[in-house]
Amino acid sequence: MERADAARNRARILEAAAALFAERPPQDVTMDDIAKRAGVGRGTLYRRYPDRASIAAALLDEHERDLQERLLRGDPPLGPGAPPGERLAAFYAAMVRLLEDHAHLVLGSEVGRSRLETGAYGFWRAHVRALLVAAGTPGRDALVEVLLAPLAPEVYLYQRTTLGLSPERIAGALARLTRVLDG
Amino acid sequence: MERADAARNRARILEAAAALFAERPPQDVTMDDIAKRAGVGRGTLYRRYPDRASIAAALLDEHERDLQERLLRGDPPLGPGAPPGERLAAFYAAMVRLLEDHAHLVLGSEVGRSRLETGAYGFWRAHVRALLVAAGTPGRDALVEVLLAPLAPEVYLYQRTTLGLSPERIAGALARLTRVLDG
DNA sequence: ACTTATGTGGACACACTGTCCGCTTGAATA
DNA sequence: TATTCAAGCGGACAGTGTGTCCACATAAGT
Repeated sequence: MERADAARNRARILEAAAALFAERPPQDVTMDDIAKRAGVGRGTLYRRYPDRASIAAALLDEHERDLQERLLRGDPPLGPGAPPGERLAAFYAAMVRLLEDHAHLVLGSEVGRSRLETGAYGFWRAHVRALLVAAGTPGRDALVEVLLAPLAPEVYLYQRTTLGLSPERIAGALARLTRVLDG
Repeated sequence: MERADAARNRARILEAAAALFAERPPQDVTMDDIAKRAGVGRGTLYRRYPDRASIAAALLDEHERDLQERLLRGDPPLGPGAPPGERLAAFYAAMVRLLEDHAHLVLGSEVGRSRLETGAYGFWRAHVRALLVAAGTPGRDALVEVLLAPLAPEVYLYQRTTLGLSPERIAGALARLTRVLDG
């Protein structure tokens, strides 16, 4: 079981990291910065988190879990019960919401490694693949990645920041992708 | 005009970089490695190329130019003359070809910066946007990024390497995206 | 209070970056 | 061919971030 000082430091680290990720681009946040801000030594930081990505992932975790839960057991059209096309559109809308709130963390969680290799991505992939199966769409395995690619955080941030597009317009464009399911 | 030794070193640098990018992931290739392999000093390297990305971009340049030329003035369906949907499918097929041959360079050219901010990406965006205009598709600006996102090099390499998908299957999945153009 | 193993934190060694500046050399001129 | 000099060269250097290691501190059980 975890010692009291360990728990306290864990909380401090996450709090410090959240603040830093919010105020500048993730690749500019160093492990040293986080340790300093949290008031702990480097060793303490590395004991729990081997790199920035794992800290960002920890921060992102609960939001992703929440969405995952709703995909599995929530009300339609996000949860089971609605036709695959509608479920996919609802998934896109929910992901836009998640990106709008936490795109910087998603970006931070893929510093060093690829987003495609994280556990969360595996979940999204499984979900979308199941929808493709339900819709009877051919070429599933390649299509899954194609449908998920536009949710890359750098694409989202580019659309929002550089292009100045609204979340609604982005969600609308994604909704058009549901056409590849049928026919 | 360029001195003979300068020209010789430029060629050596590009040759060395091409070899190194081919044999390991781009983020593992250091400027020092390239300088060593090319038999030049660090200063010489930095004189021409400020970072790895610009070297990868230089290597990629001629291949991208070739495709750009064919998009503008080549035969249909890649060049002008074919319906937008077919042109988009041809573009996807050509990009799969390019990625198959040079995905590691594309990946290398976005070390540090985003692929979305490179000159080449601007060209692809303009091309796809023109196709959307020709097809009368609404929500163009957001849709352009959505349609280009699956061409991210890390997505392509993930599909090829980890998932073991063939270029044909990937191209097939991309071809399905052309459905978002009409209706 | 005593013990112990878990946790802490900063020093250390290493790697890569980007710059700076004295030396070298290609090529133009006479 | 000898002379000149600016373009080009390359290695040393300072700065920054990473990840590890280990002597010390401290929470929790006896």
